[in-house]
Amino acid sequence: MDNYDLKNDPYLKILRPLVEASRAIFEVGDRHIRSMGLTPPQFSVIAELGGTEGMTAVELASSTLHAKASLTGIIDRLEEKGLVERQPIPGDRRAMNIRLTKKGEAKHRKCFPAQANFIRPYFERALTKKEINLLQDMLIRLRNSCREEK
Amino acid sequence: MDNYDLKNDPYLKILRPLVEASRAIFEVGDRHIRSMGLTPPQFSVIAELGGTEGMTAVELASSTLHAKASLTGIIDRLEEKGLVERQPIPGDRRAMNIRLTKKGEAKHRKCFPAQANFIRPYFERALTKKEINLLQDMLIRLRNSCREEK
DNA sequence: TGAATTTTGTTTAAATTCAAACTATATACT
DNA sequence: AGTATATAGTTTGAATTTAAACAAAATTCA
Repeated sequence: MDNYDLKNDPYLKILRPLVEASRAIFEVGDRHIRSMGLTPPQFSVIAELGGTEGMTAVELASSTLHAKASLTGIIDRLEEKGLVERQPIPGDRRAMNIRLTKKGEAKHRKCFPAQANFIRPYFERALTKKEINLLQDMLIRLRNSCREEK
Repeated sequence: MDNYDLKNDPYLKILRPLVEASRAIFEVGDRHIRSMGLTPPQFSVIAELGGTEGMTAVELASSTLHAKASLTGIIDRLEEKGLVERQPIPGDRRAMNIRLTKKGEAKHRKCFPAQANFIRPYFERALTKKEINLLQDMLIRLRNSCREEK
């Protein structure tokens, strides 16, 4: 089985479309985000914090899918821009509540819908709603498979 | 339409599963790659070069989906490890032919099948072959939609 | 031929990612 | 109480990513 053509393995061939689709979407979307003066990770933090009272770095890490070590720097830069603030949490002197400032909320109100509206057409013209659901279902199964024991 | 719940937009909801599925696969796969002494980008370069006579950085960039600016450093490090070499191309003094060394070929023969075999089960148990084809079709349409004019 | 344009690969600088180690604080357990 | 363990966030260092600028060489075209 040593010479089995791995590059044409029916299962592995899905890797490239998966990467290319993600890349393509984010290439288009990220350019739009940068044109609004944010980096993509900064945008995702603002998107998650919008409409909340804030959350800890650990919570933010799991909702934005960034490592908590990365968040330190991302939040630093958002803080420098005055979009986010770190507040002490009464009762736990380790944790911080990270939340949008007034300015950050304004940024969110402006940029989040803009980004969503910018991206949506790319999906709408590629897939029907029914297909979106199917796609979602398959992707979630794939994700779960990777998270389970081997 | 200002208060339309963007976070629940049926089209945009696909973004997270897409990212999570990619992440989950690469989280599992990347750990395995690192355990073989390569970084993920280094692995992808070796995977592409395997079985070829080499190619230019531009070709390698498009097949590995790395920016050519990134490739400079990735190839530098693979060269330091003795896995890859840069050869001048007769007839074009700008371009370089980047190819595996003997040692690089050995690395490829060992690591590429190992990685493929490691990853495959995660796909096999999540999706049927028919579903894989469906998934692939939808992902390609999504990719193409993002590459077309708006 | 010769100027304008394109292409190849490198360099730069800022931001991010990842893993690992580390500090401070909390919690659990004896 | 006192020790062991777990958690929150930061720091570190190496590698990568991105956009932008760049030098050298090739190509186009007037």
